[in-house]
Amino acid sequence: MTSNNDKPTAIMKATLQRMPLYYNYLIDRAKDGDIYASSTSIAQSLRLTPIQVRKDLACVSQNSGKPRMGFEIITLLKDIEIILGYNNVDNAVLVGVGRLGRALLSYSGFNGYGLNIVAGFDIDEDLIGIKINGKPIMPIYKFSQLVKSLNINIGIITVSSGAAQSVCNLMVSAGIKAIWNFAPIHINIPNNVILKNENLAASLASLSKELADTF
Amino acid sequence: MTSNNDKPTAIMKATLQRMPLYYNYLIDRAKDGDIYASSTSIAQSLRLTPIQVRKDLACVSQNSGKPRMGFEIITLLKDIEIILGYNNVDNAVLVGVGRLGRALLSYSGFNGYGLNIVAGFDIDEDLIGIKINGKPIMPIYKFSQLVKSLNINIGIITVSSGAAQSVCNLMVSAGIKAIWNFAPIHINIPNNVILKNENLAASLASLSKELADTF
DNA sequence: TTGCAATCGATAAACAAATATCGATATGAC
DNA sequence: GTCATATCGATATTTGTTTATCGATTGCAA
Repeated sequence: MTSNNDKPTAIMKATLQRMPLYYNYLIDRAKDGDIYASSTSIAQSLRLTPIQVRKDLACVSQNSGKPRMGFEIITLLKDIEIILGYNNVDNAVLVGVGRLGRALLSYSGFNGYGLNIVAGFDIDEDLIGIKINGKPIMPIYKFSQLVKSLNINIGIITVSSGAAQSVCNLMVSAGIKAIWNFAPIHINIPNNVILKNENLAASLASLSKELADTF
Repeated sequence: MTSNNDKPTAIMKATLQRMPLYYNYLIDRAKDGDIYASSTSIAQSLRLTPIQVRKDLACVSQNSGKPRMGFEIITLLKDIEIILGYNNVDNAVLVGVGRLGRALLSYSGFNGYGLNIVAGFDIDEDLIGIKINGKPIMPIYKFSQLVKSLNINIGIITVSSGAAQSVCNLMVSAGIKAIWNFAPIHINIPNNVILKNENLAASLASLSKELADTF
């Protein structure tokens, strides 16, 4: 322990996955003007159990909750932001300026998490030179140059499945260290690169399946 | 057990979450012309352990693998499709035809999973009457009518955060039973509705945090 | 034909995560 | 001031998940 009130650095994976749910709920409560939120009320709204919520929040909260009152919302939000890295600042680039690519470039919500997609890249010459949400669309051959000059570590793949692996290879060779991949195919990456697959169709399919299994 | 070789219906949640990874990898291998895939090769490519892979596949595979050879890819893919519900057919509607809404309406990849977004809804009168990827954009006041007439169970929320809860309420009152929510806020739903939150900014933030924690 | 190696499946053990219990604390009602 | 209630945190227990072990099977090389 490097500090008297530091929490262990290793938080349970399942707990970490629930943090965004707590975060959004607490933002909601703060907007309602509430000062405290109890594990009972949080659990009720998020369909969890108070025991679960208390355990999770104990992992991330630097302060104790108050018996009978609950946790101080503002303080807890700050603790969660630290755990989730929302105060870190990071830039990313995106390859594949189709509909999804444009949606992501246009989305201003990333800023609230300290993230900024600075440019998009595409092979379609008709797109080169335009700006989407103030972000320039550049040709693929300038990818490495920009990534290196701005020291960007995160790449987003929004090309079609057939092109995803080669885009990944381009990103890796340019020095990208973390890839957010939307193409629903398996991508090979070297060991020193982090890959997060985001398969929207599989997400919807899992909801459909859950619906089928429930009703 | 209703059948001699049925698997238990309850598959571990973690195993289920890894299924799309196996699925995409096996599709890749099938395209390469491979007949068998061993747990060792799958593990290597997906950064898992052979033990883990064998355990996972044992949960879903109706047939045994062959010692020294591995699992038969085509058969395994079929088993995984059943588990993931990829052969089921379902329709969905979407509310909020902004950039993200349009991206989802345009995406043809849903069809490969038996899913079809049949229409989009928006309050912007300039959008009413146009078609995106062959899907009509309709006014909000027609939402209930269409959902009920087509007996649609799945609704997708792609409106901004300020409007998400009321769109959710509209969906619930129209009889929607499962909601895929992209707005990064807490949404209240009744007990008989399934909610899947998809927070793209939080996803990117988690990748950024993982990158920061790694390097 | 034989032996070795690569893999499988079954089962046990270890670890991670969730739940339960209980004592403590603080607040609010009376 | 007292008591009841609602909640917290610590700790123990249970359940879920992962990993390890080992015997069996199969294919391939010699």
